[in-house]
Amino acid sequence: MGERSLQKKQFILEKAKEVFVEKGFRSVTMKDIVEACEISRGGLYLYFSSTEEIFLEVLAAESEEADDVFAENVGENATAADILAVFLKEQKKEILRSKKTLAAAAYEYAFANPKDTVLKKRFNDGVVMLEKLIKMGAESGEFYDVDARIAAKNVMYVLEGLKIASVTMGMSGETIDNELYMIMQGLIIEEE
Amino acid sequence: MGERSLQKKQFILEKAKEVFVEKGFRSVTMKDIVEACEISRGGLYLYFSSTEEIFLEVLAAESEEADDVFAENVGENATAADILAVFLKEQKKEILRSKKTLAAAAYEYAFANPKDTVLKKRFNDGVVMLEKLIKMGAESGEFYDVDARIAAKNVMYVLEGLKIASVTMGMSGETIDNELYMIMQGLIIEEE
Amino acid sequence: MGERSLQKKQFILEKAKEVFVEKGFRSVTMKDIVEACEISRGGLYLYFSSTEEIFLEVLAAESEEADDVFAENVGENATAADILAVFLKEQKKEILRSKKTLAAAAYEYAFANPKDTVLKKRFNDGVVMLEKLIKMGAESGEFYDVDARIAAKNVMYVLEGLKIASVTMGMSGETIDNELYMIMQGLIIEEE
Amino acid sequence: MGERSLQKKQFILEKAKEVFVEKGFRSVTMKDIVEACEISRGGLYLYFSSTEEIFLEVLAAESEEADDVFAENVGENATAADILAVFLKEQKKEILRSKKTLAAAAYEYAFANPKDTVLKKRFNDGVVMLEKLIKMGAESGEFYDVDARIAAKNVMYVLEGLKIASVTMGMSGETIDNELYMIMQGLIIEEE
DNA sequence: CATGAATGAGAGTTCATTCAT
DNA sequence: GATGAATGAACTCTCATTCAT
Repeated sequence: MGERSLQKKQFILEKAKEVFVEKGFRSVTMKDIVEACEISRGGLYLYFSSTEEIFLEVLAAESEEADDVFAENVGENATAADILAVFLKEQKKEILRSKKTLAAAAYEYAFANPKDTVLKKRFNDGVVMLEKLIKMGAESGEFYDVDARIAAKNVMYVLEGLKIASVTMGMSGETIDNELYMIMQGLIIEEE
Repeated sequence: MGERSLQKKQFILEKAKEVFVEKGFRSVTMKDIVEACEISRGGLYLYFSSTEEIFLEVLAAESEEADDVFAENVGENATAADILAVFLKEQKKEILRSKKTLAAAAYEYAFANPKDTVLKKRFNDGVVMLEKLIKMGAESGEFYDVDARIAAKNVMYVLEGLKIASVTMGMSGETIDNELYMIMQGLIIEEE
Repeated sequence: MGERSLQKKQFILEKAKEVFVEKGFRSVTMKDIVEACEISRGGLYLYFSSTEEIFLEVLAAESEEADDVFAENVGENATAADILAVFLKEQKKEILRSKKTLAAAAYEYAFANPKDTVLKKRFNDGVVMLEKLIKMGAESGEFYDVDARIAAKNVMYVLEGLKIASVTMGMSGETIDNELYMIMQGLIIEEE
Repeated sequence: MGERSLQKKQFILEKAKEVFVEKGFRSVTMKDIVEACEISRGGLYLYFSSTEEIFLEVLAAESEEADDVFAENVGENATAADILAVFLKEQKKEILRSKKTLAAAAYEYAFANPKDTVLKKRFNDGVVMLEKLIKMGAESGEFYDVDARIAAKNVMYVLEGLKIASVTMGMSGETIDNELYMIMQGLIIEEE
């Protein structure tokens, strides 16, 4: 595929993402995507051969973006507490945006493809990152000296709980703040 | 419908539950259920007119069962800590069984029916119950004196996180134990 | 079938007639009639085995009634002009009632059963009757001396036209009056 | 849809017309039309989405044709009597062809769709045309000086009567001639 | 006689996927 | 590369008809 078709592929992925955000994963048909892109049925098949294939690429593109955003917001001399704050703030944003997010589609995809490890990988990446952070914080005296792995997992589970709850039953900013405050309270040593 | 058909309705619900456990919610067709029950196409329509209708009845039956089990396991003179332990133990069981559970189907149903409040109701019921329990424990001096509502919600979010994580990426008993231990540690005052 | 079942048969025919009036012929199902009668599916089959069979009996009962009404309204010493007036008045009534009548259903039946001669018989009965009447009138000097058969047919065709027009596009009493007046004008010799 | 599909649409309409002529309106299924056209089930849905939609297009095409035929047969210097003769001749042809005509289907359609005014429009168009014609004839001294509207309606009702009678019970050319003769006799002043 | 649960054929409709242009 | 008409499989749903009770 030449450069021109790479553009088209990007275009399809963008439009497809809108469809997945709108309709989730399972109920999206090739027809939906064809219509969203205003291309021909056969045309779509030149680039992708199933909604699953498209979805996975959409998801991958999404992950990259998220990493970029995170990197942007972490300054050079950031402390562990700063980084944690940035991380949680990003999470809060995403949770609040859940109606405009791939979250529901991603869960649906995971249900339909129990063997696939995309979500697991994301989760583990989060755990690893937080584990490092917590160790960092402990060393610098900012955080309590807890089992970093277990604490990291706990944070991730709470976040998962908030995400799924947000998608399935909605959620207020205040509720999220309460939960994130509890997380920080459990990690950061408060100054007197 | 006479007695005979009530039995058949139960039978259909049982078989349908197996199908929902196996395939989730969205991908289940009336045909799937017809085949699982080994009845005729038209026969199923005598009892139910959509997979959604069937699913909601399966879910309702499920809830009743869960309540019964909980009631059975709470003795007369149980302390707040005892009841919390029973509750968390039941939750652990359910999380571990998640592959044989309606959890995934229920989430899929919620995605497909954002207006429906079945999951929300379940969640709120849990919050209310835990809130009472935490107040009880605080009064009896067993639990820390925290904001009961916020604490109850926190427990529920962690549990939601564990459930969805279990469904989408599997989970070991040990991991659950760690999380439940953290929950209990955050509530119960340890004796020295 | 004993007396009791004869009553039931009558009951079914009455209810079925309502259904045919309401829905025409083709779209009426055995289920519709079962529901209108509030009897069991199998029960209906004890008396009739198809909507067609039921419809034909409904139609036959209808014809008898119409004859009775006509006989009632024709006095002993009636002149030809009197009888014609009574006949046309009855026709007008029926045309105006067309929305509450079997007319549409009868036409639908005729379309679906081109071999059946029910409608033809009715038409011919009308022709024969009118023919006699016109001859009577001619002999008594009330009517013009025309070809009685042709004149009778003409009257019947106009009436058919009014009926079908009434069913398919509605019709005012005035319009009917105009037509009936033209019929009478064409037959009855006006006194100066 | 490009040019190629326009041809196919025409083809479907032609075949569908045969089906409607053969089976009427209500009993025609999408499957019937699919089979008559020898195309795939889904293929038909690319062009039409219900038998009703198809039928209405068939009917519309039919009307255009009829208008064309009428225009062709009316010469430049035609008198009112000439035009009336052409009109009645066309009507006779159509009535005689009734077994190969959409008439029955059109009536069935009208029964099934009481709100629809297709038949009414056709009837009114006829009335308007005849009204003009009768006025023309009266002015030129060819026709009697009657109430043109009432006379026009009368002609149309007789024609309706002939049509429905032809469809439901068959009709000979002679019978039609008698009726048409009576119509002409009622309008045209005979030379002595 | 009467019931109504059960069956299965058949109509409607939608899409993934292909293929001639 | 790109198109979009065409196909056919799969689902949904409704009834006529039967039959055990």
